Amino acid sequence: MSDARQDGAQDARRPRLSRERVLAVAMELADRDGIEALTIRALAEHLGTKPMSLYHHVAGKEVLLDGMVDIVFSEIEKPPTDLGWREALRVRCRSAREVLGRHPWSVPLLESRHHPGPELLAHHESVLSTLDRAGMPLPLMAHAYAVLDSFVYGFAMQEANLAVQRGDEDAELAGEIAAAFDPDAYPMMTRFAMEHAMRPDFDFGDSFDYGLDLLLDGLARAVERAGA
Amino acid sequence: MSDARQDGAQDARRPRLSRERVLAVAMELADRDGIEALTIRALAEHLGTKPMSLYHHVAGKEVLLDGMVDIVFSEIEKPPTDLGWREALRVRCRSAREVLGRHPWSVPLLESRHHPGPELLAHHESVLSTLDRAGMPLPLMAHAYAVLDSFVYGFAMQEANLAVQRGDEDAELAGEIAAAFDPDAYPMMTRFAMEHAMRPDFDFGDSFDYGLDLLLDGLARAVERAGA
DNA sequence: ATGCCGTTCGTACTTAGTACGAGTTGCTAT
DNA sequence: ATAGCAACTCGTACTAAGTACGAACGGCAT
Repeated sequence: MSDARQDGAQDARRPRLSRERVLAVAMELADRDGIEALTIRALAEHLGTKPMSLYHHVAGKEVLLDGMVDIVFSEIEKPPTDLGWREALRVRCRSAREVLGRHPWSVPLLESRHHPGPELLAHHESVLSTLDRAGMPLPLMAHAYAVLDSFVYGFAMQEANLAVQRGDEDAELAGEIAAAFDPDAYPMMTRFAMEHAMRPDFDFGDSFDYGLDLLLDGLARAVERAGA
Repeated sequence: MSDARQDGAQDARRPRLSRERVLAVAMELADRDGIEALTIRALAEHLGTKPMSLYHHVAGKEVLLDGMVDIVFSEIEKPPTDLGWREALRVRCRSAREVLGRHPWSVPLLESRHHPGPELLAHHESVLSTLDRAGMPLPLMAHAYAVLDSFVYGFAMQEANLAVQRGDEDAELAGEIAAAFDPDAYPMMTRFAMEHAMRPDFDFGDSFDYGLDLLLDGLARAVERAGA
C-alpha cells in the first residue's frame, strides 16, 4: 500500500527536501528570474512543496541568502598555489568576476551579509596566504586586499547593471535614454557613445583586465620597494 | 476663519508636501534608519501625512529611489576644472567616497537604477570632459572611467558594510565571528586580524587613497605612452 | 457664491515573510 | 511487526508593505 499513498507521485518528482536542494533551486531561480523573483512562495513552488516546509531546512530568508552567498564564494577559484603570486591573484580575480557575472544578484549581497560562511572564510584565508607569499608586510597586505576586492566588486556591480539594461526592456530603455539625451547638453557623452561605446566591437568587460593589471603592476612595484 | 480650519495645526508643522520635501525626508530617513526602514508608510508618517498623499509627488517607490540616487549624485563634487586632470579626478573620487559614506544605502542602488537623472548625466559629462582634457583617446577614456568607478563603488560598498557591522549588534557579532574562528583553520586571517586589522590605529579607509593613487599613477603612465 | 483642479486621504486589495500548531512519515528499539 | 519518537510537512492566519480606486477637500478664478 505504501506505493499508493497520497504522495506517491510527489515522491517521484520531489527527491525529498534538503538544505542543499533548497539552496540549489534558490540559486537557479535567482539566476534566471532575478533576486526579486526569489520569494519563499516561488521557491516552494519550484520545489513542489509549500512555503512553510522550507523553514525546516533554512531558518528564514536571511539565512537562505547567507547560504547562497557562501555558495557563490565556493564557486570562485582560489589563487592557485603553483603559480607566482601575481598570476595566482589574476586567476582568482578573473574567476571572481566570472562567477559574479553568472550570479549578478549576489553582488550587492556579498558585502552586506553579516554571517560569513565557511567558504567565504576559506577563500579569504587563501587570498591572504597568497599575499603573504608575495612577501607583503601586513599593512601592504591590507591595502592590496582592499584595493583588489574593491575593484572586482565594483566592476562586477557595473557589469551586473549593464546586463539588466540589455534585458527585455532594451528598446524602451534605449529610446528613453536617447530622448533624454541632448547632444548639446552632453557633448562628451555623445561623442563617447557615438564614436566608441556603441560601436559593435566595444566591450565594457575589456576594462577588467586593464584595471586588474594596473593594480597588480602597482602592487608589484610596492612589493619591490618593501623588499629593497 | 481660515486660521481655524481643521488643518491649521497641520499647516504649521507641514509646510505642504512637495517632491523636494518628500525626497529630502526620504534621504534623512534612509540615512538615519537604513534603506529597509524607508517604507512609504514611515515616510508619510515623518511627513505628517498619509501614504497615498505621497503618490501625487512621486509616482511610486521606484521613482522615489531614482530621485534619491540623483540627489546623491548632485552631492558628489565634480572634477574642478582649475586643477590638473589627476588632481581633479582625485578630488571627485574622494568626494564620491565621502558622499557614499554619508549615504551608505545608496551604493547598491547607484548602478541598479535604470532611469538616469539629470545630476547623474551632468556628473558623467564632467568626468568625461576631464578625461578628455587629460589627452586620453577614447579607448583609454573608457578604461579609465570604468576602472576608477569600479574602485570607488567597490570601496564604498565595503565601507558601507563595515559601518553596519559596527552597529548595535557589535558585541554579538564579534563574538559570533570569533567563535566561528578557529585560529588553526585560518592562520593567516588570525594573524592579519590580531597583528594588524584589530589594532586601534588600523583604518580600512586608508586603503582608499592608496588604491586611488595606484590607479591614477597607472593612468598617467598610459597617457604619457599614448601621447608619445 | 460657484464650479473646477490639484491635492489629500480612507478603504481595501495584493504580495510577501513567517508564527503556530496539527498532521504525517519513517526510523529505531523492542 | 509495532509502538513511540523525532523529523518533516503543510493549512491557516497574522503582519507589513506597496498601491489602486474614488471620495472629499481646499483654494482660486470667474
